[in-house]
Order: sequence, then C-alpha cells, then structure tokens
Amino acid sequence: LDYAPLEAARSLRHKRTRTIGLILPDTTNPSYSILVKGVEDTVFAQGWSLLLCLSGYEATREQAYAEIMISKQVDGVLYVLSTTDTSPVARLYKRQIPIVAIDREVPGFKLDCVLADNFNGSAAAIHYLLKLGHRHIGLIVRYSSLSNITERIRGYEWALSQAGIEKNPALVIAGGFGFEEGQRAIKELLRLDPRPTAVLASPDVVAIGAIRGAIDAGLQVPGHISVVGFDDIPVSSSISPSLTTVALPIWEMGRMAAEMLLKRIQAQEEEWSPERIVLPAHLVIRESTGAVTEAHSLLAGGDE
Amino acid sequence: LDYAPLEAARSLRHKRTRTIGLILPDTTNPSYSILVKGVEDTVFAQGWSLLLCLSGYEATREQAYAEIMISKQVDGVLYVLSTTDTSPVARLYKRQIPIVAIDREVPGFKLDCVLADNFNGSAAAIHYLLKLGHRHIGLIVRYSSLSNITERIRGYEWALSQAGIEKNPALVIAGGFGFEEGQRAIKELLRLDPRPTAVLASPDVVAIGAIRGAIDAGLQVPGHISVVGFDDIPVSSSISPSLTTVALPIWEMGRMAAEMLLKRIQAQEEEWSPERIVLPAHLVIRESTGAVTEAHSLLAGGDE
DNA sequence: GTGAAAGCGCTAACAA
DNA sequence: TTGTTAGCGCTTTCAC
Repeated sequence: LDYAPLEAARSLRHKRTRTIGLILPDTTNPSYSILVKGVEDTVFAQGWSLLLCLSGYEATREQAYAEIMISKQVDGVLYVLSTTDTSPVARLYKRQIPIVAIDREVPGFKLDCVLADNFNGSAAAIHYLLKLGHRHIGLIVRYSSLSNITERIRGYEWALSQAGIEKNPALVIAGGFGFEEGQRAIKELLRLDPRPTAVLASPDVVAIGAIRGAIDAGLQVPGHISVVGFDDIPVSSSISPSLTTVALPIWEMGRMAAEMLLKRIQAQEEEWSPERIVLPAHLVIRESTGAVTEAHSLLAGGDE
Repeated sequence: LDYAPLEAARSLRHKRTRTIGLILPDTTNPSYSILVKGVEDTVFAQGWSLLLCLSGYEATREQAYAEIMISKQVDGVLYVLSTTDTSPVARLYKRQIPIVAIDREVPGFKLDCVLADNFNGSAAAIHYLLKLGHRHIGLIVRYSSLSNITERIRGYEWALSQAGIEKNPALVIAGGFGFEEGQRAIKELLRLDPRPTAVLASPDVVAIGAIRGAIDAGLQVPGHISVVGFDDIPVSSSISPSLTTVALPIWEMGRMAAEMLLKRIQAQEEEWSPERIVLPAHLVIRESTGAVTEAHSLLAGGDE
C-alpha cells in the first residue's frame, strides 16, 4: 500500500520524535559544513532526522532555537556554542533534553562533549616552526573565550615558553571568520619590527586570507613568511602554495557526537556521568612553511 | 510560566508542522553550503524549521528522504535534484506536498523553481576569453544530464559557434565535484595538441583544482593558461591567482526558493501555475585570466 | 488470537 | 465572556 504512518501522531504517543537538533554558527564556514555532513550522515544512517539551526554567532538566535527545540520536542541537541551566553543550554538542560557539546565546552554544565585537541595541535604547529628556525612567530586567532580558541592560544604560548621565548602580546592579532579578516590581520602583523617570519592563523580560511595578504604586500610564502592554518579544509591542499595546517578530524567529530547523542537518548538512564572525547589533531606539512633563510633577516630589518 | 506548546500535538491537530525539508547533495561543497544558509536564514526568519537531508548524489537516499518527508509531514520540500531518478519527486508530488526545485529543473514535472542563468553565464565567460584572443578553449564540467550542467555546456558551445569556432569534443573534459577532479581533468586537457590556452571549469572548486594542476604541470596561470570558474565561492577571491569566475547569487537562490515555498504553502490554492525564477549570472574578472601572448604559442606548439 | 477503546496535548467548535 | 468537549492518528491496553 501507499501508507506511511504520521510521525506527529507517533510522536505525541511516544513522546519522542526521532529528530535531533543541530545548533551551529554558520554552514558557510567550510569547517562547520563538514561537521554538518558528519552529523547528518550518522543521523540518517540510524534512522533519525536532523533539524538544522544556524545561530550566526548571535545569542538571541540561539535562545530562539532552544525554544524551538523544546516545542518541537527534539530527542536531543548537538550544540556548537557560539557566544558566551549559555542560557539556551540552561533551558535545554532544565528540560532534561540530552545535549552533546561539539568542538568547545560549555562552561558551568556537565555535558557530554566531543572536542579536538586544540592545545596539542597548536603546540605541534609551533614546535614545527621553531624547528625550522623561526623565533618571531605570530598568532592570528579570533578573540573569544570559547574553549577551542583559548586552547589554541594556550598551546601557542606553551610551545614558545618551552623554547625559552618570552611572551610578546604584539604578536597575537585578533582574526575572525573569513578570508578578508586573514588578509587584514596579517598586514597588521607585517608592520611589526622585527617582523615575524611565521604565523599560525586559525582557522584555515583565515590562514588562506593571510597568505593572500602577504602576497599582496609583496612577500613570498614561505620565502618571506611561513603560514600555518588550523582545521585542514579541502581547499587547503589545493591552493598554491598549499597550506601547512593542523588537521582536525571534523567529519569524525560530527559522527562521534551524533553517535554519542543517539546512544544517550536510547539509553534513557537516570544516572550517568558525562562522557568527554578529545580527538587528536595532527600537523600536515605542505608548502606554506619553510626554514628561516637569509631572505628573512635581510627583509625583516631595514625597509619598514 | 515555563510553558511551551508541544508541536507534535499542534501538528496533529492542524495537519501542518511548520517545518520544511531541504534535500540537497552535500554540504561539503561550498556552493551548497551557501545555499543552505540562504534557505535557513529565510526559514528561520519566518518562524519555520528546517529538516536537512543530504543525498550524497544517491538516488536511494533521495527515495528514503522522500518517505521521511511524507511521514514527518513537512509542509513543503526544497529540492536540489542530484540524480536522473525523479521518483522521489513523484512520490512527494502525488502526496500534494509543495515542492520548489532549486538550481536545476526536474524533467517531467510542472514545479516552481529557482534557477540561475547558467546558459548566459557560461556564454559570458567564453565571450570574455574570446575577447582576450583565446581560440582553443576547454571546458571541464561534470558529466550529467541535470539542467544546470547542460545549460553550461550549451552556453559554451553557443558562444564558440557565434565566433565561428567549430565544435571540438576533445576540448570537453568530464570533471567532478572536488579539487582533485579539477587537477586530474586539466592534465587531460594539457595533453591535447594544440594545447588549449584557456578553460572554463565548473564549479569553482574544480577550477581551483585545475589551477593547481596547471601549476603542478609547470605552467603559469594566467601566463600559459587562463582559468575561469563557476559559482564564485568565497575562497575564489582569496587564492592566488584569484579566480575569474561566473558569479551566481547562491545565497539569494536559497532565500528566494524558501520564500517561494513558504508563500505557496500559505496560499493553499487549488489552482496555481508553477512559477519559474531565473537569477542572473555575471562574470567576475580577477587574476586567473589574461590575454593570449607569445608565451602561449611558443609553448603550445613544440615541446609536448 | 482478534478487536475495541482510551489517551497522548492541542485547538476549534460549541454550550452555558 | 468562559468552560467543556471532541477528535487529529497513532499505539497500548484490556476485553473478548
């Protein structure tokens, strides 16, 4: 026959909708769009559906989505926090809606989470640059108190301190989300004296913008400045010079978070302790990084 | 109070869920991820929710999603067809679920649709290359009978014929979805004798791969070969050389398709004739294209 | 085994 | 105005 049971009626009866919500900032960012795919693939494979909610980094929009999650009675929520306002999480938490935090922790809540090892990823990048002889290493990163960002900064500072290099706040530049912000940020960095010979720019999108900004400033990458990114999005291996970057298993994060959430939903235990998965990051060395050469010192000194 | 009405109950009562479905191939592709954003922004702004379904270019998966749309009783579906199998559309159509086709037509169905002007976009790119003096112009495009693709081919052929250049099937190479496929495809093109001096590669992702492939082959872009893309995704302006490309208003397509669908849902008319919107494409000239020079003829002749 | 009935939470219709 | 009720389509229970 041509019969399909109405989910609305089943949901009303069972008090479960076989739907989960995914709240994240913006699919336009390639990193998030891979995450979405990891989530959707898993959710579909297990017979569930996905409600997609893009917060656009706005707290008010996240609040609205939390209300929607509640009235739509989703069975659980995957949450990529994008602001410092955790009230939407609190709303869901009170309603006992299972939540899995992705990519960053939600301060003040004991939640399941799937994270990447941002600290060690960042440190690995800096170690590598140090090994190439770089001593003046900049960091371009979005200004944020979200744990993924703070961990990257911590990894950067730790690796430098390990090498006995003292902290220089001028080398840390506020980045953003897009290519233009990378272009802008590197120009700021290039004005410093002595000029940094390498930079860790996060995420990849910003690093790609930074490369472009350096080229526009008449420099060669990596000839005059080395650039390392963060995330390893597909385009990073295809540009020229290809981008050395800290690869994160983003699709995998989406998959694992979705699996964790669906497991929790189906377990329905009264007592549970939050699970916390930290996935490894690893450095992928490509063409945008190179050893310090004479060219650096020649240029870095005088003509600015 | 802390009261939020249960959507499942309201849905059962009203026979509408205030949810629409979006079926599209893959968020990993930047073009589609912008489309998703255009749709989600609009759907959210009007108080609706979005069920995201990624078909992965698989007909079986699209069929499964059609069944889900039916049992979830979504109020309408935005459909980016990805295969030649239109049976999922037929399922939805029979159930009288409003459908808006995006980016490509669904052959055999009278549907609302929001398209881009692929024909004129493609033709504009070729005209521009012709104006630069190119005569041997390749085309890298996915092999597909979807209307967006066939229109691009038609625009390419038409513009060449207008210039009195006869059709050469060897210049049309099967591309794909990803960067690697662009890299592979251009190598095929570069083996031809005479070697093409320009190529229209679609989408941008493939064009970016093609640039990389040309560079890997020891050529300069645009010095030895000009490359034009299709879509204008954000990264295209940030790579070096930046990509000349046929810009499509993708976010706008998502927005207009969502608006059209929501309007249709709310109108609930018995009689209506399908609406068809074709959004203009326009060429964005950047650095990956240049005039034919001596370098081309010198290289194109002998050493292969 | 097979079949009828109650109820999930909401709202539209109707009664008071 | 305000309050009561019936029923959306499903499932589970309970009666036969």
